[in-house]
Amino acid sequence: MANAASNSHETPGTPATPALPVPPWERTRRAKTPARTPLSQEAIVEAALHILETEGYDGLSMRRVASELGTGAASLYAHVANKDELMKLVIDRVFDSVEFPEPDPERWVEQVREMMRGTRRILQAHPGIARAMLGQVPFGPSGLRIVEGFMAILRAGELPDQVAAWAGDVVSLYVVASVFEDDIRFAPHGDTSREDMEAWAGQMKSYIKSLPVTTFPNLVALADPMFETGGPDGRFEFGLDLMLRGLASHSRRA
Amino acid sequence: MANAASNSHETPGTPATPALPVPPWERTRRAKTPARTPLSQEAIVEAALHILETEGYDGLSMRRVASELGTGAASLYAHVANKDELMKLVIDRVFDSVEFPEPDPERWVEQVREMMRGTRRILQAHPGIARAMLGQVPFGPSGLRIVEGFMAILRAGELPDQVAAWAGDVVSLYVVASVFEDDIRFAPHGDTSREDMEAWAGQMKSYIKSLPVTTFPNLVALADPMFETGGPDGRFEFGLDLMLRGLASHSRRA
DNA sequence: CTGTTCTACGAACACCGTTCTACAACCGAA
DNA sequence: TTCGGTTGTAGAACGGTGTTCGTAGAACAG
Repeated sequence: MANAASNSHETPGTPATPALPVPPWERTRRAKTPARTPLSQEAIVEAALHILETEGYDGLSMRRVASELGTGAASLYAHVANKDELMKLVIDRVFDSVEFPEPDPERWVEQVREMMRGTRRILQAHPGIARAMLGQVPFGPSGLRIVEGFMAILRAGELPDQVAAWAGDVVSLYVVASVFEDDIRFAPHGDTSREDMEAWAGQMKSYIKSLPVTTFPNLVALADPMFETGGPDGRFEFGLDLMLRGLASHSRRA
Repeated sequence: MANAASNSHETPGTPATPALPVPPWERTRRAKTPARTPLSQEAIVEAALHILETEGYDGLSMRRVASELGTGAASLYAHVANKDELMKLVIDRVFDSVEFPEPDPERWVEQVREMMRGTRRILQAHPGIARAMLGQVPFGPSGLRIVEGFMAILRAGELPDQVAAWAGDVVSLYVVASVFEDDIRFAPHGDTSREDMEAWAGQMKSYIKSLPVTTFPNLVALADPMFETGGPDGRFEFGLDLMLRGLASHSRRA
């Protein structure tokens, strides 16, 4: 993941003595422009992704990316139009690692389920990506690859074209929104430790239970299952299952 | 929706002539310290909501709210802890207008559908609210009222408690995310005119169709239904229906 | 060797949320 | 009526943001 800039094209015009130790009288000059990685778009995306992983969505700024690369913010704009475009590139970069299976008509529902689980896991591994992804049509190179794979599975399930087309959009919207919600709910809260989550759920639960029963009978009655997370993935799995049941009812199979 | 500030508690010390027209000789004094609305929390929320409606999510800043009220940003912090709290208040303010029916066990699915449609309409009428709402537990006074009403309907549908509890969360997440996506996709784009939407869909469609058929067979085949909006609400209705079908399959009724 | 062209990047612009601090207006007690 | 004390107001400032401007320098073409 790191160390991706040592080989490949040197700038064509440099004389053939790049490996020599830097002479002492040039030390100061060299030190001024450090590292000598000529600042490519790929390097910028990589740096942005690294910051996103380590410092979260709010930690990512153009200045922060620049400082990671040992330069100033203005320099980035030679390789990237603006922060929005950088985000799109980062998103597509993350999509590289999303995998999907060969469509199997017998198992299409399970295949969709697993694909969505995998997508969720990857989004969770890169906090903040989900936030940037909402409202973006994922039509970068990797995005297209994924949508194609998704559609293949849905069509293997013999869904009508209109259903398959909309389902791709709607189900992935659910996945992204779901991660985003968790993200934003616990990200400012510091680390997303399980304890914090449990504590938060406990607070909410007891608050609901303290409400007047006469005006909020159902709310009070459901306080427990509402914050019974059922493991951290219970709610997500439930919603996914809801959509898959609905989807299955559209299938022309069996 | 407006006109909600005329009655209720005056400041306790004022004399009993508040309804009299302002005498002419006081006009100038009145004009100097403008409007003489002593900057209440309610006024701040109202101003914020107004800005959100007219200038969108990005147009809303503390300074902007303050200038709307003819004051400086610092003054707001006497009535509101920070922007986050202001947002929560605005959200709950919007929730005031969400309506829901008396639960009818025979029609519970349709009731949920209509309630979600109504919620969507209200969120769409206040662009930016959806953006602020994601990741917030809607437990302000109005929020609680709505969740209670929602839960009442779900329980009328004889759903298991765990299902009802999760469904409330998951379905509203879908509604909010759905509005948010439209919002963010077309808000920077200027006005959300139907023409712009159609034009955008047309562009996307022809881009997809221009892809190599051998590597993206399904994508190319589904390009038409993918951007066949089926009216602007087609996709939303489809996703909602997906969840409702899944939900109905959990019901202990019939 | 001389333009010309492209990249780098410090400085600056116009914002943002928030806090500090001085100031004015009110209010109850003397 | 005067005197503290409390409270709401608001200008200035702090430390951030994305982005643009203009200059300095290196690399390439003629």
